[in-house]
Amino acid sequence: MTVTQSEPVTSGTVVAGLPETVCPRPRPATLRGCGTARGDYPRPAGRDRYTISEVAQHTGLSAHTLRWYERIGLMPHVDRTHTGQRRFTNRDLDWLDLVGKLRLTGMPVADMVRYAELVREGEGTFAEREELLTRHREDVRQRIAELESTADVLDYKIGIYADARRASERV
Amino acid sequence: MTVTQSEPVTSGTVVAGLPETVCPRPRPATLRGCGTARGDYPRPAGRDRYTISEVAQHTGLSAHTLRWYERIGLMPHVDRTHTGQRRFTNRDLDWLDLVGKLRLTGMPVADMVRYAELVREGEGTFAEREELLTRHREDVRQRIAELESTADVLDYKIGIYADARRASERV
DNA sequence: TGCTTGCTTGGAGTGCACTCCAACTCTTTA
DNA sequence: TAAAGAGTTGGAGTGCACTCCAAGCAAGCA
Repeated sequence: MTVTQSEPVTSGTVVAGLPETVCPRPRPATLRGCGTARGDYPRPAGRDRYTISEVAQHTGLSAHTLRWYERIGLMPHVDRTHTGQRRFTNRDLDWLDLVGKLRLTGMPVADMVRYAELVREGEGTFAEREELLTRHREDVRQRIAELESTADVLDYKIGIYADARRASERV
Repeated sequence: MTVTQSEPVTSGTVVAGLPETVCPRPRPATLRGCGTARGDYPRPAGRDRYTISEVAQHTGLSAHTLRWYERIGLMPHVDRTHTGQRRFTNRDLDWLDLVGKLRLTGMPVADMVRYAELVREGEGTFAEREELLTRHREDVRQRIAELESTADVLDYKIGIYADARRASERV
């Protein structure tokens, strides 16, 4: 993982053509970590330029997914070296942390892209951002309630099986 | 929605195992049933034979999905009329309640099918059922923790936007 | 008898969120 | 200079959980 520390920052404006896949209806609660191991490696102090594979290590996302995130507009503009390779900053890692959180809560990618757009558009979109997050917060609250009620059902059934097991063990 | 009330009640093969009854306590509004309006219609008293569309109403699942559930082995044996139409029982509705709960928690359909198999196989599978549910219960516990930590992040960011809004309103 | 409604089937299609591929460039190491 | 290795792209493929379709059957009604 050698890192080229100083490079001319030729930021060519690459505007990813949004496919804008709008999700009109609420989603099923299908989540789970999607196979990849969760990263959470500590960030090296004093560093502010990371290759795609370093970021993949950090975040637990694959390099494929990071490129895909950029393509669909889910990343703020990512810096490039003069040869066109991506160099992610600490700010990008912060953003990916947030995205990871939102993803864990089942926010559709389309909504996250919308939020990213609002962030790119600047301070004028604070109100809409607050609204979007508030709406999602309410979703999360509801999901927690759902999960807790299901946990009760599970406890109830597990209890029945455990009782049956203990009864048979006592024989 | 005409209901054929009296039919030859050829309810064969009572599935061995526990009464698959759920709901140790009233559940908090489990809204958002995948696009269709969530059912939760009260069950008519004294009825024990429902058409597929009635069950769809009840559960919020589509008739398509109910047929698909049966095809992949997620339903216990469903009764048929002499002309081959499905007639679901209250026991089936109980089962679908449980399946709905598990689905809301993101249990993969394959795992639910496995559980259904175990139920069909009878009392000898109590231990494995207990294990499966216990494992899933741990998953749910973890998901709740994830959601709560994300909720904290959301509160933090919402707070920032709200502060900005209040500051601009004060001007 | 024809029309409508509701059900049946196997198989194909959809949407989401990745995930991979082929063909290529650039940099580093031997 | 050659090879290895990490990066680039557009586009195709994957897995899950549905979702729909066409074609047909059965019952009720005008």
